[in-house]
Amino acid sequence: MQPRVGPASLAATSAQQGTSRSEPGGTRQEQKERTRETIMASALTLSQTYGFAQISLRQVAVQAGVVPTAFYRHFESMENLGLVLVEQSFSTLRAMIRDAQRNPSVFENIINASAEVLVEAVKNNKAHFAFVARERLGGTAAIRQAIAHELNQFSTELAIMLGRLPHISRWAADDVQMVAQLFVRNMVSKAEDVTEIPDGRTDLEERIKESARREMRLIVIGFKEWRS
Amino acid sequence: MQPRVGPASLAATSAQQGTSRSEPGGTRQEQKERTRETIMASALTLSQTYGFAQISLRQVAVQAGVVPTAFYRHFESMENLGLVLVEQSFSTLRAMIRDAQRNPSVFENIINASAEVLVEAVKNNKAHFAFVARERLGGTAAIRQAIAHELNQFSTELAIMLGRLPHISRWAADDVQMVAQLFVRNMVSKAEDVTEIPDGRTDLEERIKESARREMRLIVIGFKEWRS
DNA sequence: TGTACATCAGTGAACGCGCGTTCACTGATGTAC
DNA sequence: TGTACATCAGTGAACGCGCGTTCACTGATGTAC
Repeated sequence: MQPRVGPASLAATSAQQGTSRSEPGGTRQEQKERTRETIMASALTLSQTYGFAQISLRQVAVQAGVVPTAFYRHFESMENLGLVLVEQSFSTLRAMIRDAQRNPSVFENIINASAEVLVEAVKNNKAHFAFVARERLGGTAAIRQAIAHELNQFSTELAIMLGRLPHISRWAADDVQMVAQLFVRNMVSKAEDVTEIPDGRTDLEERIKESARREMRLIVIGFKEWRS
Repeated sequence: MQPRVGPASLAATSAQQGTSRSEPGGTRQEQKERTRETIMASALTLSQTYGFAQISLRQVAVQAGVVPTAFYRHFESMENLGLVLVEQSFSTLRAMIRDAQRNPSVFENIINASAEVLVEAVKNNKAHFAFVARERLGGTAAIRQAIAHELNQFSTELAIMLGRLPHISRWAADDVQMVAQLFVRNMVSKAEDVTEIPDGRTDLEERIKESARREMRLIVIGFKEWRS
């Protein structure tokens, strides 16, 4: 037995997990972090097929190439791991939004930019978005609550962002909040669609992007018209 | 042992299941049907707390006041029971839509009528709607597929209904389909909201109804404006 | 640089438990005469 | 109406299995001198 020379990542590769880079070295701390990430990736992979609530601690451990008891060196329980995955999924999304905001062209056409960012984000992080979509209503109470909290926060952030736009800055705060909520709901719904399309069907991605644009335009136009 | 004098329904009552009416008599067929319904109601009740995918055949049997093996006299497997529950949930909804269509005032104000029917339907069948909301993305592949199919069918039916309205009859068929899809998505989303509110909070129900109305109006107005 | 000891990520045996499913059964209901 | 037999919804014992969790352990990495 050589428990130190990356047993987790090596075994994970042989169990076609493929996510960890199977590099052997590093400090004890680095190796531990790598195993932790392998466990998280394994849970994400398995939950795509069966749903997070259906997978067992033992299945995750096997997929990560680690003995079941080793799981406890990294997470308190499966529920705890689930909450960490929620956090990770949203921090990925938030990073993309932050990047997008630095690009001034976003302010010229918030609708096209949103559609673009959304579809790209989902494409590059399918597993995370599929996880959120499935567990938002299908997960345990604690996980559903964590996701609801993240979505509320996200919609508040979006409202602030929208409020800075020239056309919208004169709107009432309530109205901006409502538009932000509709946008977030639209995004969640489109994210669900994107996670369901097979790889390589860029035509379908384009159609979803187009209909996300359409519906956001619809919301903004309908809102202006209705209030005027 | 008296396996015949309604053991299922009596035991169910003592296990505070409460759905079956504990009437003992009837033909063998009637008694079997009653047990079947008790099992379905038990599964629905349990799935509200834990999610359908998480509950076991044995838990359902206990809740229904029946021995685990008796389950097989009524359903092939839990998956099979799940599909029957999907069917039941949507047939409830379709019945309400059919009734609503008989009322001519629906055609005068489709938006208010839809909001009303939706919230009433969800209120009276919370368990069914919560089941659909949870399992739509969180369930097994077969159940997700069955729900997607029912929702598509429902949106087609709604498109036909909308197409008969005076204002909309001149629209292109594609546009009517898209509005119907947006309405259905809005309904699913509002149904999720309604299933989450505690009993007796009629004020919250009113608010959801109001925002369903608002959003449907938004869709129709935005659509007209955009196309003109 | 070399040695002796501490740390701790990962191991593997063992546990009790609830699971889905099988099977032969029981006895009230249903039917034929 | 009464009797003899058939049906079949529900029973209960038994099975092998994967589960989460406990525990004492191992041995490579890390640290103090």
